[in-house]
Amino acid sequence: MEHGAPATGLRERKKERTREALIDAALDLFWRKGYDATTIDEIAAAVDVSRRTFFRYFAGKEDVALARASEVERAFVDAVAERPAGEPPVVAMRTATFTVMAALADDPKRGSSEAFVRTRRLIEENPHLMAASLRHAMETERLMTAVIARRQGVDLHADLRAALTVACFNAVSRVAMDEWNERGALGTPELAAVLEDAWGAMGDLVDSGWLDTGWKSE
Amino acid sequence: MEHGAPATGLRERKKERTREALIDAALDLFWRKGYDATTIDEIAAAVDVSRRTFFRYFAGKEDVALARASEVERAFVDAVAERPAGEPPVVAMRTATFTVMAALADDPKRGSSEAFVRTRRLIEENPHLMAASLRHAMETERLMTAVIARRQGVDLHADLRAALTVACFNAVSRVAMDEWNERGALGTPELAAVLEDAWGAMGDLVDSGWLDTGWKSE
DNA sequence: AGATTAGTGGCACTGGGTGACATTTGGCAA
DNA sequence: TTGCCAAATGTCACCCAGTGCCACTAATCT
Repeated sequence: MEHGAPATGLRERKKERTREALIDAALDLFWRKGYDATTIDEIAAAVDVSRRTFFRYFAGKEDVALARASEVERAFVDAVAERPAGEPPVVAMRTATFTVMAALADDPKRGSSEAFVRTRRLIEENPHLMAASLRHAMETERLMTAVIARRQGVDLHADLRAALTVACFNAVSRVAMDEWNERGALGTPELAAVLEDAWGAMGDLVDSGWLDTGWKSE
Repeated sequence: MEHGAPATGLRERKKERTREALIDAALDLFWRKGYDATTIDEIAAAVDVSRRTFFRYFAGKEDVALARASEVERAFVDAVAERPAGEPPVVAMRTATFTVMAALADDPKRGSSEAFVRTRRLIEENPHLMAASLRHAMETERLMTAVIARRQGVDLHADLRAALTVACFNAVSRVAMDEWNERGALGTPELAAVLEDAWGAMGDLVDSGWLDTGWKSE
């Protein structure tokens, strides 16, 4: 009932417009004044909506700030679900990543790619947002784990491999994102490059013996 | 200036006692009434201290709730730093994990192990705490990455292997913790068992081809 | 049309968190 | 002891996030 539905009724369209307007207004204010300095009253006022209504659309300030990022995460999960079943999990997730990033880059209407990058900046600059973002990531990870487990035909809890695969994949992605951010974090192509770096270093890891331990199969 | 220092002065001792009292009172109230239902005024009143003073000891409600968990995390980093330099990183971290858990189990005075378990429960039941906890974990991860990088004699940013190793190690630990919690989460020995399971499954992963991808070193 | 229902606005209230300033209390001299 | 300094605490006032409640308006259905 979000981006796929055509929103037939007038009510639906109005709601959708209000929601979008709130997100845009919020992000705009956050970028200009900073997250903490922006009050919910200001966001509501910018869309000419009551404070109370804002809370009917979003659970809180964090929610509206992370709205765009959440959309990307949902798209990521969906993209993985649509990969051919034969593909190994990591390949599916890697491919899906680039699919989503490409879709973000040439978005028809909005500058979604820019919104994504700016949201990341907000997150990086605010501990509160960072925390909320990590929690969201964890929930996405749960969804993704379910997708991978179904795909591989195993039980979620009996076989921990699905959870481990997804968790490690995200760990690598997160390291890449941190590094991307550390290097200035300008565009999505740069992010792609850092992601490549990270996976390259991951390959080196297996060789370099840093992972040597008791779990080398017997 | 926290747990290692003997706290010679009277002021220091008093401060330390107040801090401990606040943590104990807070956790006690959280366990009995729930995290959300407990107000900071109640915590302060329980220690017979003003509300304002509470905020001079802790940045917020989350901080006092996660205080014990933070101590464990610090201990974990310290334990790794004290491992022999020759050890591969993963071995050092795994060993340190069990060292800390053992120290927790036979704590002289307080039921630290129990406090740890209960804190985990609190975290699991409260989205707000979960978010804060994840952020703390991320900060600990940064410290740990620095320790591992120094240990292996590499630069933090030029060589991503340190960050990747720590991130993946934590990913596995977190999966184990989630599973531990899912199974009822009663004691630290059970946690140790689930950790073993997770590392076992990690071994299976490399064999099972789920990780097959382009990064298999040419 | 009128009745129903979703969505909105306006309050009032709780509780987390902060800044400013006065007050006490431990530490350290003379 | 005395008295001074600095650290710790208490008090008060304030802002803002978030929620419950009830009255109101506007879209949908018949």
